[in-house]
Amino acid sequence: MIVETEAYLGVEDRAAHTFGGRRTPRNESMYRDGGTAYVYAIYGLHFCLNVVAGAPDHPVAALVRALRPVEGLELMRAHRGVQRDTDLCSGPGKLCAAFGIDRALDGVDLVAGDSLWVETGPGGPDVAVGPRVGVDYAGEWAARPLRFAVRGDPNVSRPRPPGWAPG
DNA sequence: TTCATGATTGAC
DNA sequence: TCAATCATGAAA
Repeated sequence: MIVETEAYLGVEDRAAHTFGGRRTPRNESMYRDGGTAYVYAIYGLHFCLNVVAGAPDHPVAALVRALRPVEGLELMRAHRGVQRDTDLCSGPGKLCAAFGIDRALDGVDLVAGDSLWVETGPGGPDVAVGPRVGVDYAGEWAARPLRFAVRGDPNVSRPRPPGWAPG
């Protein structure tokens, strides 16, 4: 269950890979239709998964930052090498490792349900909003409230956004 | 072909 | 707080 996301807003967003209209082999899937997966490698060590959310040639996407593991916990533990449930998918790189997601899944249709897909869930209004993580270089865009996390969920990555703690 | 850097993580 | 580690993209 997706419990944390960040929005990356097209060509104007200085923190986005598509800033300024850049179109490269890496970010090509960002320019595809909504429902497409955008998977990229980062820091030479990890992968991050995005759900493309715009119309074709309008490159906006949601970075999936954390999940609450529901099924396949044993396989996730094997992939991650950790035991605690909240260490399995509590970060964008972690959840890709847990699921075995890499660039081979870049561009797949997340609606069709072939290999990797997203299903609708309960959702709800109990969401904390805050600035995105690791984008300090993005000027005023670094402060924009584009990070969304389920309040009180222990799988939300650190640092927790303001208002995450219930109460 | 070279060089700088990052939508991170984990250890100290 | 800091190093690991390399795909990616821009410059040369």
